[in-house]
Formats: sequence, structure tokens, C-alpha cells
Amino acid sequence: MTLYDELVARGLIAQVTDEEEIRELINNGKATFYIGFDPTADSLHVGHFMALCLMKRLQMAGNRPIALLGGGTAMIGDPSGRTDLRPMMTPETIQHNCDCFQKQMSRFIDFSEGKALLVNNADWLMNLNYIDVLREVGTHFSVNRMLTAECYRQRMEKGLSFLEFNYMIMQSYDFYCLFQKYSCNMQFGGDDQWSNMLGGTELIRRKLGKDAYAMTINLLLNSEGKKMGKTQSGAVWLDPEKTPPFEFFQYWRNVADSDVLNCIRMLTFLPLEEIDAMAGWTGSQLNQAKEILAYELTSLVHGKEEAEKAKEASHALFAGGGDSAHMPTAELSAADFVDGDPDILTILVKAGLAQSRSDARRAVEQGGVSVADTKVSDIRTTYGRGAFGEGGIVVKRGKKKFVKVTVNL
RNA sequence: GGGCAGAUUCCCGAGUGGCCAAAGGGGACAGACUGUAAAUCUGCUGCAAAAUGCUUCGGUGGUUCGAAUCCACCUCUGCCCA
Repeated sequence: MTLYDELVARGLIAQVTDEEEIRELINNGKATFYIGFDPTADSLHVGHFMALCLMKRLQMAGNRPIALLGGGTAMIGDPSGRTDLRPMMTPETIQHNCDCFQKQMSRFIDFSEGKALLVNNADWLMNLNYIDVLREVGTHFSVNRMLTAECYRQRMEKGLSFLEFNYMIMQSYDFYCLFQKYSCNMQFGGDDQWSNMLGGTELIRRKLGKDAYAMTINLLLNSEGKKMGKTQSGAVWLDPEKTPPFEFFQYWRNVADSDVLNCIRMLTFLPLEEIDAMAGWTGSQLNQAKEILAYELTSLVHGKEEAEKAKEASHALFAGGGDSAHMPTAELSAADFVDGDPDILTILVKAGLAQSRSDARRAVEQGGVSVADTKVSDIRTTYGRGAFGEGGIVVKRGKKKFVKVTVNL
């Protein structure tokens, strides 16, 4: 099976400018392509991960990837897919985020010996002269047409500032620069980037009379059409400091039945035959597929060792047995015992299982809290040092949130 | 620059002087049922030394015994006119 066909089979490809041409180029390793990453946070997330995987697949087939850090475009802010304006970021924040991105990317993509390039569009965007840009680039964009682009149309109701309106032009200019500098003839990205990417191919055609191509990959959506990789507390990050491997594992372990196969297909490198075999799975067998998904992904992002640990911890908590050594932990110190033994509310808050004592109180009153497998029914229950024993005790809120609380005196 | 409309809790949105920690919905959280799924039902959703206390309705100041609600100024957003 060719690379292009595999991408199709995995449900990754959303839109392409020229299927025949793209198929030919990437199947034969003749493409130099780029994917842009705007440093809007200090860690990559699942959406970025998909892009990096795509990069890797193409790199393995001999194509040359360019990872573009949007140090310049982040100064503007992409309005795509947003209903309100993005808060502006300071140059310092952007720089910091760029550094974080760079560090994380090198874990996934081999940048050695020119196998892949890492560039930052701040290098050419920051010193542009306004009038020059207007004359050289601005003439090639029709405002009338830009306004009909999906990414802007969504914003016509809520408002769109001129700053953001320029985002498409800057991204187009990126493609144009990379085309000239590195003979980069292809751009990939999430499907929400389609109009921005077309801007680039257009600009190249108009200014240079040459062809460039664009292809978008499907966004990872659940069966309800919502973006995956988000929790109530924000994104599922790739940075273990921001989303610990165990939590990461659990996120995927808990996806809905209807989304498992889709995720395995799009996010893992498991052979397609193996995935197709799972298509008929239902019930508890399908439940197994979730563990496969969680394990594979954790392994890709955090390494095999972390994946094993997360799986062990998961078994310890939900299936009985397994090793509890790797579940999330919280530590109490001597200070917590100064005013007498801490009560259950204090412990819940300290363990990060409750946002406030009020929140903790509600959880206990509703019968959602247990300590060492015993339901706590009184909010005034206290725990002396002895209660924590050698290895600590497991405090549980609800069915899926556990923290092992230990004492360090 | 002129006119109009608006800013409420995680989100949407009601509230136009005390009965407002603020309707309703969504989401989140918890319980029942389950397969660590979905659907459904129930509870719950500012903080706290917890029955009466404190902080919150874009910001600042004011009127009043009392303000999310009235007044002034400011900030931001949308629409119309230029």
C-alpha cells in the first residue's frame, strides 16, 4: 500500500488541492513540505501530535519535512475556528513557547543531518516593511474573496479586527518564502487551515507562476462532532508536567465506544490490518481496544516505560492487582499536622481532588469520597499520621479520580 | 466623528431598587444503572470557622436605610450613518 493510500485509509486526509500531483510527490519521497505550529501555549497538544505523526510518516517515506514555528504569526493570532478574538501574546511569552515547542518536537522528529528543518517565521516576518508588503503581497489578495473564506465568515458576527484579518496573508507569505528558500512545494495542516493554505498556493502562483500544493488532515473529532483532546480543565498536553502520563493514558482509556477505532486509526502507527480486525469488536472486547489505544499513544508520547507504568497503575485502580506505585501522588508534610490531624476536606484539597473545601464537602456529602476503599460519610473525619502507613493511602473521589496520599515528615 | 444596542457566575441566558449567591438551559462534578463506554434518572454547581457571615453581575465614583438593577464618567463589543 502506498503512503497516500494509507493516509486515506486511516481517515487522515480531508482536502487536497491536486490529488494526482500530491500522490505522486509524496509516494515517491519527492516532496519538501511544511507544517506550521503557532506557539500559543507552552506545550504541544494532541492536534499538534497528529501533525507531527503525519510529518513522521512522510519523513519515513523519504520526504523532507520543515517544521515552522510561528513566532511571527503568533504576534497576530489566527482567527480560524475561533468565535472571539484571541488575547494578544507578548513577545516574551511567544519566545518562551517557541522554546518549549522546539524541545518537544525534537522528541518526535529527527532533525539531524538535514533530515528535517526547523524554522521560525519571526525570522522573515518581524522585519517586514509595511508599505513594501502592501505593494508586493497585498495586491494579490482580494478582500472580497477573503471575506468569503470560512474562517472569516464565522467571525463576521462577533467581530474581526484588522490585525487578525492579516493572518491569512502572513501565512501565505510564509509559504511563499519557504517555496523560494527551500523549494518547499507543499503545505500540510489541520482542516481549519484550508483557506489560509490556499492563500499561499495562490500567492506562489501569482507571484512566481509556479505550482504549490496543499493538503489538510481531518481534525480529530468525536462522534458528536466536538474536538477531541480537551478536558474540562483544558487541553490534553504532551508535556508530562502539564498532563502527567497517567492522566494522559486515562484520557484515551476513557474515550467513547464510538470513537475508539477512529482514534486508533488516526493516531497510532499500528498496521491497518490489525486495526481492521478490531472493527467487529463490541462490549468488553471493545473495552480492550481502549487500552490498546491508551497504551500505544502514551508509549508514542511518553515512551514505553511510562506507558507500562500508566497501565500498571490503571490496573491497580480499576481491575484490582497491578502495581499501585505509579498512580498520581500527593504528599502531606509536618505542617499539615501542626493544628491537629487533617480532616478529609483538607486532604481532598491538598491532593488536588477538590477545588475548595466547599467542593470537597459536597463530594463527601454526596457519597463520592472514599479512603482506602472505605466510603467517608462524615466531613469531620480526621486522619492521624498512623493512618497513612508506610506507602500512603489511596484517596478516591468519584470512580476515576485517585490520588495516593503519603506523609513526609 | 454622530446615533443605537450591549457587557451577569465555566458557557449561553433571565433578572431593571429589598423576596438575589442571582431563574432556565448546557457543561462539569457526585450517586444509581454499567464495561473505566453511551443513554437514562437523581443530586449538585461562589467562598467559608457552615442555619443568620463574606465576596461576585465590565471599571471607577455617586444616590439610597438598601444597588446586578438608578445617576455620572470610563473601558470594551456589535449594528447603522459618515
